[in-house]
Amino acid sequence: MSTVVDLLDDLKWRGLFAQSTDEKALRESLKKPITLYIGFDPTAPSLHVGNLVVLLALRRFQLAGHNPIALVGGATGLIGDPSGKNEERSLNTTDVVAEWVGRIKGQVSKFLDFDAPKNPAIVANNLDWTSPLSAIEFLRDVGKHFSVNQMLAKDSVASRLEAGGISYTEFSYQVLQSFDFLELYRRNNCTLQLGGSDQWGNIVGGLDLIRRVEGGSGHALTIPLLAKADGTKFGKTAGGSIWLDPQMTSPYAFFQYWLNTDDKDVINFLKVFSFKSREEIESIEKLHNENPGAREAHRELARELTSLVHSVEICERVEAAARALFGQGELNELDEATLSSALAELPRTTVSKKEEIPSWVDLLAATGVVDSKSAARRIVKEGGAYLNNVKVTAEDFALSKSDFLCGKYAILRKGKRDLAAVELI
RNA sequence: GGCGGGUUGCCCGAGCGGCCAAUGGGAGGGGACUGUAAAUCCCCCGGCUCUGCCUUCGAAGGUUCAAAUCCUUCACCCGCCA
Repeated sequence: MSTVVDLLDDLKWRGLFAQSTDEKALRESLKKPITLYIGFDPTAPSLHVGNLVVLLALRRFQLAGHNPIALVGGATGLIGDPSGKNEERSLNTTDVVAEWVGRIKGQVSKFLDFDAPKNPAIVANNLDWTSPLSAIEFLRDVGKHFSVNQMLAKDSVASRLEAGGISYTEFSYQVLQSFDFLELYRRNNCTLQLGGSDQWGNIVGGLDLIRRVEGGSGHALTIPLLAKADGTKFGKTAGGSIWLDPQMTSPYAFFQYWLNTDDKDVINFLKVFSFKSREEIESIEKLHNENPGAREAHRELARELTSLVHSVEICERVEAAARALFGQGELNELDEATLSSALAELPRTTVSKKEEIPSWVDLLAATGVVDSKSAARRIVKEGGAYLNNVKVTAEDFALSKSDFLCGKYAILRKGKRDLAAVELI
């Protein structure tokens, strides 16, 4: 916020610039506020951290004074984008997609400012302009402008033809996305589309359509797919994707995900996800390089994102929980209030005082820290199961009432950092 | 339309009547070392009422004491010829 930084230069520095149409012309057009959009197809009930890369880029544009449109693909989500996919996708029902559209609209809204006096954000749904269109109108008014030769040449299609085929439905996807750009151009004078680098073909298709139909021009800007130092896919863990929805990925797990970032990636991630200035990030980088073990950079990353995606209050809560549970202190020194609020962030199971306490292995499985009882036995045998930070290797171990801290809670741990709670009620 | 090849556990890929829950690699998990990191080394990796039992090798039937392995039909993929 301190000095005025050129938006494109900043994006480049952050590694958020893959490719654009005529960069000089784009740079020139960005001198005045423009309208730009990004599309999100509802392929799941929630966005995940991968989507955050482009969503936050849109936010960067708004902060720089431009007019952002978040497009939720109520129509395109019914079709399926072949980009980056080597297999035909199965279609979701209209009900399901409609519900996902609603949820994603809500999520997207948290990252944009709808009350900005000069450049308020807009959320749009492409179903609004595609559903009134008849098949005949679509083919005559839109389809006529597309050359099948060019469509076939697109990477997304060509690779699929190579890999075994593509349905007419997915083949048509690019036409729909191009039409979206045209409609937003007409309705909102939207002249720039942002997207992941796999969207290049689809975006440029829209520009072609705008030129043919309206004689207008616009720009495309793509963002590299985020790569991790070890080559694995960003945003995935053993348990699956890291979602923005707190029901699907708890804020605690969300915070932990960022905190556990590979040292080699953490500065890069700060650049991509954080709204800190270049100066701030560079000074964090210095700290990090001097003493990576302190994990200051990790903490900054986890804090900023958890606060942004969930809230400052929630972030403070989960951080406090992590501090209590991973701290140097003894667990049985924690007072009940601290313990109870820390454990509230963990996966948990309850045991009635009236019933017999389930076996050690059963409890591990019941909390979900392990997938099955077999897995629980294995973990116990391998010395990876801990009760209140104490390793328990006896398979037939049985908890007694005295194992419950403050008479109420037992903390189960698998490995170094997978925690769960058992509450005695 | 004809002929041939394929479909195996999360992924890739061996197996081609019993010794197969199924070789190997990757991913994943645990331990040691550290920093709730990485690299490295060791171990594990279908489920359960766990010295045994149950369910898995595209789907459904069949042959056999016994099938992932043989036969039949179906579905999908990949080649070659029309």
